[in-house]
Amino acid sequence: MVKSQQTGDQTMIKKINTAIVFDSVLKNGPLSRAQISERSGLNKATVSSLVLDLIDAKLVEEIGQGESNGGRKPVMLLFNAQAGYAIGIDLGVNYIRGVLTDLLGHVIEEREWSMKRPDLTSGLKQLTECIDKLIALAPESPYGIVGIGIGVPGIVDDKGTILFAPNLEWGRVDLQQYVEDKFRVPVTIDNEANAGAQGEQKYGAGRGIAHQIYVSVGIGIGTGIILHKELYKGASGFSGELGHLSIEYNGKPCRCGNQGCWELYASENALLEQAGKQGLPEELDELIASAEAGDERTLALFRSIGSYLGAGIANIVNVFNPDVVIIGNRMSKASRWLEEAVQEAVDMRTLSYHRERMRILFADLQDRSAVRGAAYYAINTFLGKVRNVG
Amino acid sequence: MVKSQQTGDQTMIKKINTAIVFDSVLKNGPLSRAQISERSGLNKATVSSLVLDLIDAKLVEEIGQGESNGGRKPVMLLFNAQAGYAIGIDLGVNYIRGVLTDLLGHVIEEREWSMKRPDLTSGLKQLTECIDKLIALAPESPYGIVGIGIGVPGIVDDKGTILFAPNLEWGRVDLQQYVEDKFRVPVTIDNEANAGAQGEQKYGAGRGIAHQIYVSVGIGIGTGIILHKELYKGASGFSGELGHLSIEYNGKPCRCGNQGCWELYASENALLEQAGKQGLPEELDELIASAEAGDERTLALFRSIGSYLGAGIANIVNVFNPDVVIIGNRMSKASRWLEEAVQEAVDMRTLSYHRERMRILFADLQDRSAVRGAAYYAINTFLGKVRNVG
DNA sequence: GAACTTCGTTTACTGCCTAAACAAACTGGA
DNA sequence: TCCAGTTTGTTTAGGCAGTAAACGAAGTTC
Repeated sequence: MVKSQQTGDQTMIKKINTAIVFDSVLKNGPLSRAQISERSGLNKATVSSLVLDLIDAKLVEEIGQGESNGGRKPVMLLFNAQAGYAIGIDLGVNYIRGVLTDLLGHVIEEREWSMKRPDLTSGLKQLTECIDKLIALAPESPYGIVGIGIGVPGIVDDKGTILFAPNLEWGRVDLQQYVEDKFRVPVTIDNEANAGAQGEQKYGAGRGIAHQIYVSVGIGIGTGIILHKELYKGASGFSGELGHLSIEYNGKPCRCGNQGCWELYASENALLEQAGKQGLPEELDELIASAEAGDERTLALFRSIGSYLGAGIANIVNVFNPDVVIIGNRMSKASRWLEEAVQEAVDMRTLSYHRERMRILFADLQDRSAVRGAAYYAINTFLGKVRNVG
Repeated sequence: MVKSQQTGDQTMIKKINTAIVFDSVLKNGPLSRAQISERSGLNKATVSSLVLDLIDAKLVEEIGQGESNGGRKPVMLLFNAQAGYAIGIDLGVNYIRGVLTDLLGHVIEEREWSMKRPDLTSGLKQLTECIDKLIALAPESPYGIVGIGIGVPGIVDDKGTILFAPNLEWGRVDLQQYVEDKFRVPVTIDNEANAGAQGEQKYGAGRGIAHQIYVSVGIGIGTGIILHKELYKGASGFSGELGHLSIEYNGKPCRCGNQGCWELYASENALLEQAGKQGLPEELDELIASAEAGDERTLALFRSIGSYLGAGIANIVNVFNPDVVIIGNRMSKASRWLEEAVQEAVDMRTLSYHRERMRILFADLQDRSAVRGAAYYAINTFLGKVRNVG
């Protein structure tokens, strides 16, 4: 019979304590064995022994002596961020962006390609070519490429299969399996908004914040929900369809079946559609230029979209009571002209209890939230495994 | 320096394994030591030793021999549900309902009192009197009254302070501290909807289901969100104000500051208000009687409210992608006339991916969801402590 | 340069789990 | 009725991880 649960034994203790030591070094920079012992409560002897294992595994390095505190100089330990490299991909509708990062998520190389023919076969071909190019750029290292993370514009299930990608016009694709077969490393596939949420959580505006909602405002509206510092996925593995939260009971019909969906009023598409009706340019960059020039009609349009954006965000705030809401993706470029209207709508529409703590931010990483988040998936998978082997 | 985290040592192993053994017995009814060993993967010797501790602590009992499987007869072990008793209170606007339960949550005694003068001082006085009466009903037991759980109609922070209880017209009350000082046992205070969600999760329609949303439809609409089998509370400890999710961008103004709040269209209040406008009786029970008699106008009114209820639920489904949505509290009495319209609205307004798994249910425990849930808080606090002392 | 600190390792020991042996209790077939 | 085979639960010997305390090495301070 298979063990029905994880029981406590010596191996488990060692894993737990190894993880504690490892995470200390990872998060709190150069530390001596003595400092780790004091911080963690573990005995000095224990720390020494575990550190030895981590050094053997090339995950931690001695980087020389530190300052003395009135006695023998400590030997400082640092996480070896170059023990391996991760690849992050943001698969857009008409572009592929890729990064090569070290194990701390620092970008080593970044590339962007335009997507020539976005049909399935040539799309996949181009994707693997791009990954090949990034792999070729990786320096020599003990663990090599530790994994690949990919953010895609569509709904992905928990096995890494794209179920539905309306703007790519791809059908059901088991992308994780496909890429794993090609490259023989762990692959994580997730929705672009979830990847973006992770990116901002780890490297951007959401660092250190427990409850964060990332709103990706592009062609549609996608969302990544982080609760207790972890990505929340619903029962079937794909929640966060907040773009289809209805804000008008008898509103415009949406292709999803609902009426009055938020993304029909507050996305880039909605903006451009309104612009068209009013005889304004139907291009985001041109509208931004026009706003910059002070055109009153453009400014009013941005304010109106901002109000709708704020109305949806207010709903999100009343539901999740998050610490921050981060607005990302293409629309974050127009933050200057949206900010005020968004804030005003949120202030008006949320309960005062929520408002006190909550802040609205725009993405720190701009259009790189998703690639960075995708790379983080790969790093996290690797480090999770390491912690359980250590 | 205080230990910054839980490190792994022998004590921890023992706690973990004791919890495994204890939970096995708790959840899987009478079990022999041999069966526990096989299920858990723990060695027979280990199980024997841990069971001894649990028997010494009066938490587990030997209930005699079981059926032989061709060898020595096993000694069956059972959780001692009478090792202590818990008290659950549902503090309503004009009533106090209380239960005394054993440690499995079985109701031993149940009482209901009408709330005579709901001002703060006499309200608290009556509350303590009611608790006193329930305590007097508890049989002799090793642990006595292990705790008190109270569900209240208002917003409660994580320290058990009522911040805002509009219908009680109480101000800020540190209820947890007050009751703990009186009775010297652990006290848990939570919102009525959260308590109801817990009640249905443990003893009602949501048993064994990971992601459950409980919608308490009464004077207003409150919600309790259970994700991964645990109550989700947002950043500040009070989320779930889904009653104030807006479903109309330019809808009726709400006292919360927002416009078009769901509870303005789908609560009992909304029902009665509409009934009044149409010259129908302004009492839920009378409307139900009228619906039972087949009155077409009443049926249409229920259908209309059901549609609004469904529209809000559809939003919830698109956001959380839960396994079930449970409609509880007073409006669940009218389930027969709401059900169809709710289901229809949800079917129309949700993404097909979500719809496949998701079911809409009405509360199993009817108006007892909250008391039962409140009692569960007390039980859970006690068992949590037990598991860590083992 | 002597006394005091601090760092990290070595040594002796404790506690918990495990495998294996074992005694007790039961079944079933000859 | 008796004995071989099974199952249960305890006892015994051993391994492994963490701890405390002692210790040597390396610094600092006056």
